[in-house]
Amino acid sequence: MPNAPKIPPSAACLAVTVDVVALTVRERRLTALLITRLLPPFAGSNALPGGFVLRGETPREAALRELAEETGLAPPGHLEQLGTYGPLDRDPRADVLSVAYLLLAPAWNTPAPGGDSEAAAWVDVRSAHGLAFDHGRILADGVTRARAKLEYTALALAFVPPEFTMAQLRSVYEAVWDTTLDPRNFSRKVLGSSIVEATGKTVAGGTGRPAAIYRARPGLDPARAVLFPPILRPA
Amino acid sequence: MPNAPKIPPSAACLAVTVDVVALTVRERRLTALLITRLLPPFAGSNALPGGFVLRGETPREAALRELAEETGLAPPGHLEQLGTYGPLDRDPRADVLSVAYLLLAPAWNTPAPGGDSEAAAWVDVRSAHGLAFDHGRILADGVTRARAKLEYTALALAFVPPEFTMAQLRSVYEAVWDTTLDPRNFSRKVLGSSIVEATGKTVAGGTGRPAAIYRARPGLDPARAVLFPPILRPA
DNA sequence: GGCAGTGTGTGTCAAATTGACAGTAACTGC
DNA sequence: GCAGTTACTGTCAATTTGACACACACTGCC
Repeated sequence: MPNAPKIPPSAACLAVTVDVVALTVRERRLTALLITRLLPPFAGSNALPGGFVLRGETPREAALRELAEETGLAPPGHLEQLGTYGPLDRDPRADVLSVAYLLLAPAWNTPAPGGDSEAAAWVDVRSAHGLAFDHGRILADGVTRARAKLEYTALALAFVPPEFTMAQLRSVYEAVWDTTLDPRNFSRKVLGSSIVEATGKTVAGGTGRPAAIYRARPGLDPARAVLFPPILRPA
Repeated sequence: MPNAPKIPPSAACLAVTVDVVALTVRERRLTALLITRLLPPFAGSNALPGGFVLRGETPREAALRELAEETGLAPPGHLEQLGTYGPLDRDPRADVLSVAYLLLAPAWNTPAPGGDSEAAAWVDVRSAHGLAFDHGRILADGVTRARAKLEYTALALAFVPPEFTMAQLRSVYEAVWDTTLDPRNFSRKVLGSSIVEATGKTVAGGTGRPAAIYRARPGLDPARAVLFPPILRPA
């Protein structure tokens, strides 16, 4: 211990958890990764993946570790902090502070079903009810954040694989905003904002004319790239 | 203690602080409230107001309490969470998790100078350097957040008193974005977005034609009201 | 092979919005 | 009265938006 001043004795000493709102677009629906709790409290309820922050660990590291534990994979996509909740009246065991994270990722392998750990599954955000703790509110906050960020950043790119078609990118907006967009105007807008570039390739095998394949501009960080002018949701 | 499961023993137990980025527009400059630390660590350095979260307290309550202690006033304006920092490598005393808050408020009474507590003063954000801990980064994050939120929400209203002139509201945008805006186009845009209404009163005594006085639309929450179409910063 | 079906890439066009600025109104101070 | 200053009104071209018509390129089915 250092020589100088210590932490004041009236300061709280809190257990800290992380909770992750992991969002993906699957089959044109915005879905969240939920686990079913095996242990109390809230055994049997659905909940956000997450767990306690261990000693010597940052909340971000804990979020990545818990995601890897519960899905068996290092998660792809974009991870950002969503907010901090608690510590009062949210966990019956004790006062627990929870740092929530938001993961936006391309549809990735369905989490290993069952096993001896807690089962994780993708659930349409519109049918996610009755979550444990205050996870319903956290999930709602995450969805709200994602909806807003699509407008003025290039974060939609975090939802698609490195190479994608205009229709894939458009389906991200349509799923997250739960709306429909005109394909031709959408294309004009995206191509005009210089966040993507054509690869020259086209998809084969689908119905209709083969779609051109695009990729994000090299060196572009989807989280920081500002979309100007923004793509605004219809009123 | 309840009967069922406890917190796992490997979980960290962390001291939690709050730090507040309090922003105000004073004399057409965006300024932040900073204190000068009297005690180590970082004695003599400038820092954000804040302190430890006490037992039985939420971080938000702690932020309001610390602001009241350090300025002698219940702060006006809008308080929102900014993010959570740490707990590693930021406080030499121990691992400390810090929840940062962002306060956007009308220019309010200069904090009581000196006294026996730590002196607080408003400092132009552009000349705030060498802050204690990681407060420089937190302040920068707060300013970035404020800049972005002015575009698509009515949060500029949090910076002005309940009744204000168009020039006052415009000076908020100009100070936060560090730019100049055309008064006539600004007026057209704000009046067209139905977030303010005329009081019918005008200011007296100034130079030039008296300005009309406006107020926020009744029942409008500046933090939630979406500005549509947004007021975008000039490129 | 021809033809419907489907989704993709052009282009067009009116309506709305933006950015820039002329001109007028209303006050203060001399 | 007049200059100086700031606030409000209106105009106008350039840009952007939202909504389509239409041509293109493939699949699947006769």
